Order: sequence, then structure tokens, then C-alpha cells
Amino acid sequence: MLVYNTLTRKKEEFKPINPPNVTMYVCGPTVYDYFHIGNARSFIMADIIRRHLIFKEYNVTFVMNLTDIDDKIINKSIEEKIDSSKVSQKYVASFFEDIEKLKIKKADVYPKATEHMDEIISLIKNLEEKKLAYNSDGNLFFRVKEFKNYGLLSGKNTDDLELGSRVEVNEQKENPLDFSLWKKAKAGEPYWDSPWGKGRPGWHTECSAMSVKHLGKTIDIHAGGNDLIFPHHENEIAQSEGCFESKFVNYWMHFGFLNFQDEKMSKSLGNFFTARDILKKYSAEAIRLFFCQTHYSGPLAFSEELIASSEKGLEKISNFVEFINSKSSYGESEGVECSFDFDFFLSRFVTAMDDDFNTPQAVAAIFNFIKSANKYAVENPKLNSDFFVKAGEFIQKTAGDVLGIADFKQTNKIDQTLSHDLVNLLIEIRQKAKVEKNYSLADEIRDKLNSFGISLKDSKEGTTFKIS
RNA sequence: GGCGACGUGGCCAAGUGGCUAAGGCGAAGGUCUGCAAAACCUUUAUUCAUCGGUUCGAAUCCGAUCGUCGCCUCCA
Repeated sequence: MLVYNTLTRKKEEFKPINPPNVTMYVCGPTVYDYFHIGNARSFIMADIIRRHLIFKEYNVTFVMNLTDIDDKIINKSIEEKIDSSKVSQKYVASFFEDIEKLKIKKADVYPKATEHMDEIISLIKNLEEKKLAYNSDGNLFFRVKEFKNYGLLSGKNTDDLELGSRVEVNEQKENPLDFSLWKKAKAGEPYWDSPWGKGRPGWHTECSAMSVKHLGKTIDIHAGGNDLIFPHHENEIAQSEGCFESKFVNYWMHFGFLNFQDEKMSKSLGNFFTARDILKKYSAEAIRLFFCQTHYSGPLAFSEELIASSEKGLEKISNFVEFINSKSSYGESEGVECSFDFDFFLSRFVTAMDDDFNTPQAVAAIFNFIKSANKYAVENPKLNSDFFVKAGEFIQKTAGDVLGIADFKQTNKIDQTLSHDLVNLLIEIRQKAKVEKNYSLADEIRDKLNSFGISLKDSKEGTTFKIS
């Protein structure tokens, strides 16, 4: 398996520290608002990477942090005149609702910053003892100049950064590049007690502290959006490696942005759609397929038309699932032996995913499979059920388990409900009407069913239906 | 100013030195059907922003030009 590593700017052979175990940490949301569809891209692609590692029989421990204390949360609590913990609770709850709707597997742990104050404080204390951090009137800062590898991940050198005009000027800092580890509480702000007085952790500190606590000093994969490379991940490396004196992360993975109208979708620009709003119009599977059709690392332009076209593409998969479903349960056990080469298509899919999670190629492998399997079934009308069972397994493994854009098992269950028997009964009655050339009755049955969202489809082998 | 990504058919998007340049949407034709809808099948880039260069051979490597975007401040 090859994985592109931001740190080395190359694709590298993936070698976990402790195979078959893999430790994976993904930067989660700051819970001050609903997350937008651009955030969803990162969460979904991280989910797919994890699912593929599981498919490859790795034992993955997946951690996603929830930043539940920070300036934006405090601002929101002031705006809405409620306690900051109420703000974070509300958006933690909505976060879980949304990721469930997006068919994202739950992480093994969702550590919260506010529940790891001891770990955060001891990390900062350690840095202070090593002179990598200094206290400036109750605020703790990291001394960037003392950390040799600073800038390695983002490809920046400290001299260039100093020349940049955008570096924040803060009288309390020895150097404008130094970043905040602990913020002294202002009047009215939430606070935790520390050796330096009342305050709260800086943004970066929590990830270092929680990653080591739940996954260990050195982890296999740390992932997040492109915009986290600098300064967030750069600062995490400085803190963690400064504190523990061992390598923090072996593979750094970063997701490209979702753009809208030629600009990065972001809260601050206001050009965003929340994931929950998009979910009102489009299925989770269509959203996931839309993201899979572009490689995770590149930019992706968002528009409703594009999601709509993915929704259409998805129909090709769900039609195929329905087709094999209708055959696998009733299929003949004594038909023609199948000679279809399932392994060829499965290996194309796996090869694509093994090459730095190339989901566009993996999706192409699925569509190629469907096209060939359809053709094969047309050319070999008396196939035994073996073919359809294997086709179902193929879809379940690839589109189901790994990409999360189809669920063969679930559809299969629905097939066996009473409502299906009832619809089939109506189809039988309609068939009799058709034989008697009573087309007005036949059409009436079809139209009525259609008005309930059940569309009938006549073909040579009989009538099938689809519930929308 | 520093660093980085990108420019492939009507739209989206893989491919990064050599078989016929994946796949999806759209479009056109066909099969099926009492009609219809759906489904399925077939077709749809001698060409990869432009101009040079390297090479037996380049969308793929090198250089220049044009254009787009991102990071350097909170951001997935």
C-alpha cells in the first residue's frame, strides 16, 4: 500500500509501527456551529481511508478529537447569552447526528479538550521545564526558535515567516512566531486552574496531549484538512516532539478543499452550505460518491448540479443491486455455471485503493464491473444463483464496506418485507388485466402505485418494481 | 514578498515516459414494451492551457509564457 506523506512530499510504502494494528488520529470539529459540506469532505474521506485499512485486515484504532473550548465557542456563548459548555454540548450532539446521517463510522474515541486538562497541563509543564515554553503574565508560549525542526512539515523556514507581514504582533511574545499553549482567562471567560493561574489551553495543545494519551507517543497516521498543515500540525509536532523526544507521526495525510464559486468554502467567507442542509436534498451516498469521484488530496469544486449528477450515477449502482437482489433470492440453483471473473474487478478496485486511496479509480472499477456483469447476465439468461450471490458480495465489499455508497445487505432485507409481497400481488392482478387486454385497469394500478412512490417496470421476464 | 497545488472531451474527473487517454453526468442511436417510464446495450478527446526543449517515444520529464486556486491570521 502506498500513502502520500505530506512530511516527505512523496508516496511511501505504508508500514505500521505494530502490524496489524494501526493508530489513526483525525482532527475533528470545533463545536461552535453545524459543520459544512467542506468539513464533511474531510470526515468522509478519513472514514473511507479507515474503512479501506479495515478491509485490508488492519486493526485500526481511530481517534477524532472534539475541540469543545476555544475563542469561537466563547464568542458564540456571549452572542447567545448562554454558558459556553451549553454551546459545545449542542453542537457535539448535532455533530453526531450529522455524521450518522452521512454514514460515517463512529470513531473508537472522541476525546474532548475539556476532559483532558491534566494531560494538557502536564505537557505544557514539561515544555516549560525544558525551556521550550515560557510564562508571560499567565500566558504560556512555545519558543519556536528552540525547536530545530520547526517548518519541516509545511516547508516554511522561520526567516521567511518573520518577513511575512501577516504574522501577528503580540507584546507578550518573545518572538512573533511563538504560539500560545495556555491562555490566561479574562474576566467572565470560562477557566481551568493551572500552575500558571486560571486559563484555558491553546488550540494546538489538546491534539498533542490527547493523541499521546489515546494512541501513544508515535502514531501511524494523522490526518486533517490542508489548512491545518500550518500552523496547527506544525505546532503539534513542535509540542509533541519537544515534550516526548520521539517522532510524533509517521504519515501525515491532508485533504484538499471544497471550493464554491472559485473560492475555498469557509465559515469566515460565508460561502458555505451546512452538511445538514445538503442532506435534506441529497442522499448520504450521493454526497459520498461525489467526494469519491475526486482524489482526496486535490481541490474539488462544489455545486448542486455536481451532487445531482452523482445522485444519478448512484442510481446505476442501486439499479444493479436491485437487479441482482431480485435474482439472488429467487434465482435457480440449477442454472448455467457462472464463469464471470469477479477477481479481476476486485483486484482492480483494491489496486486503486492501495495506491494512496485512489477512489476515482476504485469507483471506475465498480462501474466497469456493473457494466460487464449486466452484459454477462444478458448474454447468459439462465445463470444459476451463484453469479448473483457473488455479484452481491462484490458490491457489498467495495461500494458497501469500503466506500459506503451502497448497502446490499440492507436492500436485501427490505426485499423480504410484507409490503413487497403486497406489491407483487398487485402486479399479478395487473398482469391478468393485461392478458385480458384490460389496459385501463392495468394503467390504473400502475398509476396508483406510482402515486405512492412505487414505479413499475415491465420487461420480458415480467414486471419488477422500485420504491423511491 | 515566501511556500505550495493545479490547467485533460459540453460538465466533473483518473492517468505522471511506451498496449486502443479510466469512470460518472449530459447528448445521440438502439433493444425491450399494448403504450409509457425505467432499465440495459452502443457511440461520443489522433488529443491532454500555450510555446520551445530532452528522448527512438511525453498528457506524463525540463524551461518559458498565460491563467486559476490555496497557505503564510481562525479555518477541514
